[in-house]
Amino acid sequence: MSTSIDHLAIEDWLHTFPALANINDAAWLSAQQAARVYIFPANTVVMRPGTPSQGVFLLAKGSVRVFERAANGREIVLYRGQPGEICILSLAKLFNQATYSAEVLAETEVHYVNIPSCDFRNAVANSAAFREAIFSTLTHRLSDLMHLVGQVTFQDLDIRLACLLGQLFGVGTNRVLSITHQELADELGTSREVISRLLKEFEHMGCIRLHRGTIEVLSQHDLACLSK
Amino acid sequence: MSTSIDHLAIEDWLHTFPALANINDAAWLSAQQAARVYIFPANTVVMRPGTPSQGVFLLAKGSVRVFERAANGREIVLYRGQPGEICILSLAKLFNQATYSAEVLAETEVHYVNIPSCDFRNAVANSAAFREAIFSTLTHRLSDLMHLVGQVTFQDLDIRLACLLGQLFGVGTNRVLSITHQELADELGTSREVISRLLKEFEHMGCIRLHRGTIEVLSQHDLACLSK
DNA sequence: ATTGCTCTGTGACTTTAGTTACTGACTTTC
DNA sequence: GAAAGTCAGTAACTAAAGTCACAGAGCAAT
Repeated sequence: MSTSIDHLAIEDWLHTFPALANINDAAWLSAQQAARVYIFPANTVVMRPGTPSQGVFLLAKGSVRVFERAANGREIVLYRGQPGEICILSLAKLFNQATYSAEVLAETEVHYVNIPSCDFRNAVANSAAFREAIFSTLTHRLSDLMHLVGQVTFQDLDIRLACLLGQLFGVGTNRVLSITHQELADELGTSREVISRLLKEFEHMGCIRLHRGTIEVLSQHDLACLSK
Repeated sequence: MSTSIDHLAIEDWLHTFPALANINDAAWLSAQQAARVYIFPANTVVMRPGTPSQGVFLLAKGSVRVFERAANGREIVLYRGQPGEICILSLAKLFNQATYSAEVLAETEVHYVNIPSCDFRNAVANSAAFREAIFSTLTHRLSDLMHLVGQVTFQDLDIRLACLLGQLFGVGTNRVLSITHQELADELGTSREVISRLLKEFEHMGCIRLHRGTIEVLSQHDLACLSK
C-alpha cells in the first residue's frame, strides 16, 4: 500500500474547510493536533472495501474517483471527490459497519486529513457550519446516486456518452478534450469497443473529430441535442 | 393530492424514534407542538420531484417505496423507507436545493411526522443520539445505492432476479410469495415480459413453481446458487 | 530505423434485453 | 353467468450491448 504519511504538516489544510476554521473550542483544537495528513500519489488506491481505517477523512487537495468494479474488470464511476469534501465512505464506516463495495482512486496527488472519530463527532456536535457542510455533501451525493441509477437503468449509452462529453467540454470551454476511449468506458461502465463505435458515429454526424488521445468538438450544439 | 392532515395526533409517534424520546430541552418540546402528522393512504404518491414541502419528514408508520421512473413508464426501486427513518429526500431538499428525480409512493397506509426545519436543526444540534440515527440512515442509503449502481450496470437480470427472490423468500420464511410479475419488473427496472420469461426458466430448472399472483419456492438452495 | 507500447478502428458474431402482438386463464363485479 | 379486468404465457422480432479477434496508426525509447 503506497500510503506515505506526513507527520508534521498540519499546515494550511484548514483553508479548504472554512467551516472548521471558526471553531474555537478546546476539543477541536486538540483534534487538530491529532489530525494527520496522508499523501497519496496520483493513480494509487486510496481505499477499497477491505481497507482498515479509522476516523474520518477530509479531502484537502486533489481529486479522487469513486467507482464500482465488476469481476471482469469493467468499472463505473459513482462520483468524484473534490477538495473541501469529506470522504463519505469513511463516514459510512463510522456510522454503520456498512460494507460498501466501492473503490477510491487518487486521480491526482491527493492530501487527505484524517480526523479521529471522537474529534469528528465533537466537531459535528459543536459546529453548525461543519454539520451543514457534511449534510450538504451527503445529501448531494445521495441525489446524484439516485439519478445515476435512473440513467444507468433507462438511458441508452449513446445518450449517456453525449451527456458526458457535454459536461467534459462544458467545464473548460476547451474545444479539445484529452481523454482516451478506455477512460470514457470506465466512466460509464462499458467497454472500450462500444465507446469507439459510438464516438465514430458522433464523428460521422459531424459533432466531433477524433484524434489519438483527444477529442475535438465541432458542434457543441449538435452534441447537446443528442443528450436529450 | 390525497394528503389528509391530522392536526390533533402527536399521539405516540415518538415511540418509533427512540432517539427523540430522551431529549428534554425546551426547543425540542416546542418542536413537538409544531410537528404535524400527515397520513397517506396506501398507493398514493407521497412526494415527487415537484412537490413543494418544507421541514423534515420522519416515517412513523407504514412503508414507502422510493423509485426512479423512466419516460416510458418503467420503474426501478431505489430503496424502501421503514418506520423510524427520516425521509432522506426531505433532507436533501433542506441542505441543498438539490433537485432529486425520485418519487415516493406509500405502499401501505403511511404516517409521516413533519418537523419544521429549524426544529430539526435544533434536534440535530442537541441530541447526539438523533444525530447518530440520521447519519446512520444516510450512510446506509448511500452504500446501498452505490451497490445498486454496480448491480444494475454489471449484473445480468437473471442473477438480479434470483437475488431478489432470495431476499423476498428469506424474510418471511414463507414458501409462497404473493407478488405479480409486473411488481418484480418495477422493482428491477425492466418489463413484465422479461420477468415472465426468466421466471419460466427458473420454473423449468425446478427452483420455483408459478401460480397466478404468487410464486412458490421449491428449492431455496438452487435459487441461492443462481444468485452467484 | 527498429522495436515495443498504447490507442483506435472495425467487422463479425453472440448474448441480453426490450418490444409487439396476441392468447388464454383466472377473478371480480354486476 | 356474462362482461370486464387483471395476470401470465409465449412466439417472433428488433435493438442494444458486449465480446472476439484482429489490423494498423501514432508515439517513444533504444
